[in-house]
Amino acid sequence: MADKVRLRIAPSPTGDPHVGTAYMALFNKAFAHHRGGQFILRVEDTDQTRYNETSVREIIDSLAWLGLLPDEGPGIGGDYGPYVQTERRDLYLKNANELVERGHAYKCFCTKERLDALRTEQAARKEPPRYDGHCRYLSAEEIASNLAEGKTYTIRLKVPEEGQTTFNDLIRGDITFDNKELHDPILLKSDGLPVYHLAVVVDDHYMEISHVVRAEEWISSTPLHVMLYNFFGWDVPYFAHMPLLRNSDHSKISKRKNNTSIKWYREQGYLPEAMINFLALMGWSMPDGSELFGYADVEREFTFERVTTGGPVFDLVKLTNINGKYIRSLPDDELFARLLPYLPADMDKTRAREVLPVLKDRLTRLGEFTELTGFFFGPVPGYPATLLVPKKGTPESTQAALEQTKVLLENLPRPWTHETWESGMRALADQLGVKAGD
RNA sequence: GGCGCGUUCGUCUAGAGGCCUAGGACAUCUCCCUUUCAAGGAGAAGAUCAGGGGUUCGAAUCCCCUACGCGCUACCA
Repeated sequence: MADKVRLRIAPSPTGDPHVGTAYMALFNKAFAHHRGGQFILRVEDTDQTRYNETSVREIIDSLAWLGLLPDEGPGIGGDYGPYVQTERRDLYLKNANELVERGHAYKCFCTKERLDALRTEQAARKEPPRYDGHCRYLSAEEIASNLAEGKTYTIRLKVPEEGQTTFNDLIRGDITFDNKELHDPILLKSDGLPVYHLAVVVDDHYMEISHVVRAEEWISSTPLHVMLYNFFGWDVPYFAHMPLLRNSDHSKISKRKNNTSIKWYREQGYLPEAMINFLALMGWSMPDGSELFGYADVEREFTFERVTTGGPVFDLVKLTNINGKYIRSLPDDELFARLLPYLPADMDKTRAREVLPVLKDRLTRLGEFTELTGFFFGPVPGYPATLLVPKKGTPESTQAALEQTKVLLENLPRPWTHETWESGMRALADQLGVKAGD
């Protein structure tokens, strides 16, 4: 408790900002702040082949939109920078070399071709793919001559052949792996950049991260990280592996089967507070069982004891329901302010504001407003018959109803409210002779 | 294949040995409100707590096995 609490998210900037990142950001920030600590953003861009420049900006924008801005990070500042891994390469190199000097790692001169061949060979023999340790026991002379020849090399961890590694997961309890499952993983690539596993451990140590809270998919590599901490002689942080968000078929949430981009939700007009509320409900619950709550509540109440272990299915229908509740809870003026960015530039904003109270109860996403209110703004062919049109009307009767609605609208007392609208609709129905259920 | 993690209504979950003939929410259905559509209110249906063994006076809750699902198994993260 006396120790400082520092948590981080470490997304890689390889595409649109991902809901999984928002999900992790939520709990990392909430826990960090719950304990009076810091929440850090670090960009894991060591995979240069997948690097995407605008991505970093978009991640930060998305976090800002959700109210999950970090206390430290690229472009934000902090005393533990740089917060982008490619700017920290010397640090990884230095530490990797140190591991080699201390005999916990070694230079591997195997070419990619050899490794590929090895893998196919193993596959052919139905053996599990694993490094065969070819360079693990090279003599000093062999290493020297390889270097003299200018051969490039990677640095691999020299994993103990015996023993087990156990770590405690704040959500799942003790987890144990046999060391021999690890097969000398590469730590430093031949381009001098670290592999994720080296980078996280080094960065988390130098950034003084106290709790590593990340997705379940990292459980398998945690023993490797623990081993690294031990070889470096560093304190091992607490670990907590959150359940993985799932598609409806229970596979790991993916672009193909879900909208994984935070940008998409924003464009559709999901409110950030609805996103937070929904995400918080995935794998966690409030102690009092309430289901409508905000970030402040999560921050106040979050504990790992209340995190569930099963992977929750990301249900857009439920999100939409929650979103509707938040929309309805907003005062009209505020709702309108939020709505503005979603309206077409040429839309009559005064009219839109006038119409808003009527639409409020029907709005499920801000982005829906335009299509739902088309007929308020003029002849809109093909608008959906959601508001006042009989379900079973013919195209002609629908059109007629619309025309008369417009006349009626202008005669309704202003400002329009839900009530004036309802009574107006009743009057209109009378006028048209429309029966309930028609 | 190997290793690991998981498994309560369709979905999100409550539940930490007796309060559980398993509670809530979303979705579904019915009714009320309403001469539209929603919103709101009230109900209904929906889970032999994955299956099987234990432990115990008593198990959704503890232990073991099996099944199934998922994840990892890259010079990706």
